[in-house]
Amino acid sequence: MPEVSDRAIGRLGLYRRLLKETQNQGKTHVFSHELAVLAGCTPAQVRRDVMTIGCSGSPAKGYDIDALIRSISRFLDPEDTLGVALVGVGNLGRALLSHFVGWGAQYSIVAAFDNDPDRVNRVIHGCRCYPVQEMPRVIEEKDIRVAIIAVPASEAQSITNQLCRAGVRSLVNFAPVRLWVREGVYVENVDVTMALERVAYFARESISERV
Amino acid sequence: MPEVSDRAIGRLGLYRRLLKETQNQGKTHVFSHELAVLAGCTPAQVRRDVMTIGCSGSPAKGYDIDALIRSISRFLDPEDTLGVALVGVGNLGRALLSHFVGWGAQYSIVAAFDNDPDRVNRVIHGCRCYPVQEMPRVIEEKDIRVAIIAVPASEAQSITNQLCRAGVRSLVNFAPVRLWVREGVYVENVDVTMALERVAYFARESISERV
DNA sequence: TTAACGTTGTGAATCCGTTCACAGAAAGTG
DNA sequence: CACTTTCTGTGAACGGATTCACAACGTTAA
Repeated sequence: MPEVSDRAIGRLGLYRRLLKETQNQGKTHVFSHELAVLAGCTPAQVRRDVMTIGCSGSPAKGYDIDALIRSISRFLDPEDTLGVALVGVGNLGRALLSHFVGWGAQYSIVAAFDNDPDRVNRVIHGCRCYPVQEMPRVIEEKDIRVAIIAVPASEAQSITNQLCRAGVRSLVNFAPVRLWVREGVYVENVDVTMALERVAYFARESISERV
Repeated sequence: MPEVSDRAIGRLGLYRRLLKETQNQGKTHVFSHELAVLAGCTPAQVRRDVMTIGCSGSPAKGYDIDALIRSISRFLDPEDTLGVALVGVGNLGRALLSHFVGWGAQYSIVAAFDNDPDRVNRVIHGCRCYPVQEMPRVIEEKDIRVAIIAVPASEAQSITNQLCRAGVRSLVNFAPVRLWVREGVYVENVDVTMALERVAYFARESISERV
């Protein structure tokens, strides 16, 4: 099992999405430079990434799309289906639910949590919403390892603590705060506020595209 | 004007938010190591970032919070108010609107665009929603430089082209695709799908926290 | 006044992701 | 079959962000 950076993990997922799209257009092979323009990176980067997951192509035809998708999936996807919990069913939470509904069997949001009486015990976008106090029980019962935090900043740390205690291994955090987690828990911060501040800064006259 | 990386820009915004919070707790000074734990980075990182914007502290008391906030604001914020457009008023778009409503005078979403007749010409979370075809006119009239793209992936590129043509300088892109923009336009991709894939990968047994 | 302490400011070292550059290989061509 | 072309695979070079490490300094205490 090679050691791969989180940046590379992200790109591999992107490649897979782009490859599926390309496949739908009837193509069976791609060259690194073709995938590179789709992904917005360099051909060398593509080749390096593909190499690290132990997949190889032919100098004449490029990479076999089907084989590459299978390699990426074998590398990225967990063996069994991965249950995901969503905490916070406000505007953002509902948007995420609708975004991930029918996302395929590999990952799916199998439980939502909130405290608002109007939301609790209802089914929203096909997902049952439980009260937060039942979180430990439900997470254990459904063997949930991943959680998405979409609660206000003020509640995020407390929710995180409960999630970690219940055995969650990694988190996507949408609250604009940095969470404290014990060693071994992976946190991916999606900070919309930061994104806007950055974009505002670079709106002045600036250059170039970034991930 | 020092040249600062986009990573540093993001951190500076984060520092500012954390500093305001700290200030509300009655403190007037912070040490680099205090801010570092709040921001989830190292003290050296904090000192370096603060240095690059030309602000200094005292070895005995640390940094004066008020002065630091003012320095960061002077560095990050545009001189005049910055108008932001939101394109796509679906679930995600509405979540973003409610997130940024009353965000302060510095940045604010001054126009929303959509094609759905149920949304067009209505005021949603205090923001007027225009039909997409009026985008060029409204963007020019309101001198909008920044846009948030919250439309389906299939429409994102076409919207981007129209925005760039209308003079938008930088974008936050929520659609799970890479956008092509002409040199000089800054794109910040917020790829929720990628975030989830990454988190799913690191749920296996992995280590450490990342931005 | 002097010494001890803990922090800032910053040149230098480090680390890690990215890119370069080229050998090796497969297909096409005459 | 030899020769050209164009790509892959990859060790090495590169670059830039991060961290180290320490001199300089303000404060406090004796």
